[in-house]
Amino acid sequence: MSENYNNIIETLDVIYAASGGKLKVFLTRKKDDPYKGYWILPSDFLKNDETLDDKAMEIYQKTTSLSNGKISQSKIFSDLNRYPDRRIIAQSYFAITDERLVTIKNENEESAWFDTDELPKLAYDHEAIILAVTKEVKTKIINNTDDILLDFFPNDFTLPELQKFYETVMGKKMDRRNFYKKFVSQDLVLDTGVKTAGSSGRPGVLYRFNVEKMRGKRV
Amino acid sequence: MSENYNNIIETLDVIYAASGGKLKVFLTRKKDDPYKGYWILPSDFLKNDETLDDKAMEIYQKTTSLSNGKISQSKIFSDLNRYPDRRIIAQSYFAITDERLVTIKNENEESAWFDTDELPKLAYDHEAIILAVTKEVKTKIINNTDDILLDFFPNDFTLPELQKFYETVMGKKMDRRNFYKKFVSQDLVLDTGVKTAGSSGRPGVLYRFNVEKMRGKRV
DNA sequence: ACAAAAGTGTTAACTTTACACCCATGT
DNA sequence: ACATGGGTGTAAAGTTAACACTTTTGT
Repeated sequence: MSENYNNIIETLDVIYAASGGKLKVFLTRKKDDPYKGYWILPSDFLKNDETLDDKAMEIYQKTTSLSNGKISQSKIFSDLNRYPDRRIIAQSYFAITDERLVTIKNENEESAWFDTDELPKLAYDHEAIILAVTKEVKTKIINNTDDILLDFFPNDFTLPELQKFYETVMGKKMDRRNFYKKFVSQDLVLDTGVKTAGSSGRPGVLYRFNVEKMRGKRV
Repeated sequence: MSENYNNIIETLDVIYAASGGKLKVFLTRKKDDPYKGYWILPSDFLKNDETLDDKAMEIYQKTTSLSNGKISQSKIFSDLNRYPDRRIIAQSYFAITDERLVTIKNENEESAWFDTDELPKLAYDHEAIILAVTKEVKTKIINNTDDILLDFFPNDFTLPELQKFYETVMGKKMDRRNFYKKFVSQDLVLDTGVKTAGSSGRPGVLYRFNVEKMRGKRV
């Protein structure tokens, strides 16, 4: 096959977390030109003896220092002018984790979580990539496709926190009493008995998802 | 960049139609070895100056002889042993059309619609590809993501036909009266006044989707 | 007449929506 | 005491679920 058919592919990971009711994404800061100081998604080029899924998992593990996690394919970007020299195809993946599990190591590189509604200056077309992947992830959240809510909230949370997250994702306010009723009366959440403390105002009750009831549940 | 980073990519189209309450897929028969006589998805290799979306649309138009249509990215397949010689990455797309609009031309190649529940012998990993893409499409149907139902039923249909389609996709039977009520009482469908004829049994009423009401509607 | 497929109504359970005041903590 | 944020009830409307018989056509 002629060399016209040789394509360069990079794999990109968009790593999400639900934190403080926000949908956040993990980015690192580019250390050298071009786009020095701009933020980028963790990525790597694909060799022709590697699978994309393996590569995406490798990037995820390297970025988060977590050994386990689920990654899912998202969109592919093949515009001819993504990069200046020659076309490089980007295959995006998304992963979901708990912000508290990721230790940010500032040795060689700077990295941080950003609210998806307040992204910093991003290199290349990474902003467009994040927007596209985020749109897809939001659709999955709204339909709870693949039980994605359990990935976002594997541990304890307060109902106000969950509600803020929903409001962020759906882009609209909801009534607190109705929100509580929906989750509590349908037994979708379990009361852990623990209360939050430290912040101003009345403490909240910590819940956790009732995995049995949530699995396959369209919320 | 070393030649280890040269990847071959093929674009595959999984073309769907809702017909007689079934979810069908369009396949062509392979004319030469290997896998002579087996069925395959329409596909083509990607040159490094072509975008995947353009290539997928080109395949769609060539296959269906339709000039317009919507194609959507689905999964990517990058297993190292998809093909015997070297790894070829497959990017799948799906398209939805009306079976009646596609004229099957039997000049050079044989092609046909197949029920996704009764697939013929397929070449390479095309069966696995169809299964994976179909799973994704079914999830979209159940949630009406991207108003996919309007793509499947752009024209008239009977409620029994729509119900059979749902039953196929969800894998369970539904109550006819409740099904009617859901669509009629919520004004999701409009009575065209026309009745079907020709088949045995009582004629059905032809409906069409109320596009305004269906847009964004989670059914 | 019979077979095949489509049409139709009612009730109970459940879910959603709309709406406003009180409670527990930190300062 | 007051500011902050969390917790809670009720009634009406809408949706879903469970249930069987009748109607229209073709043969």
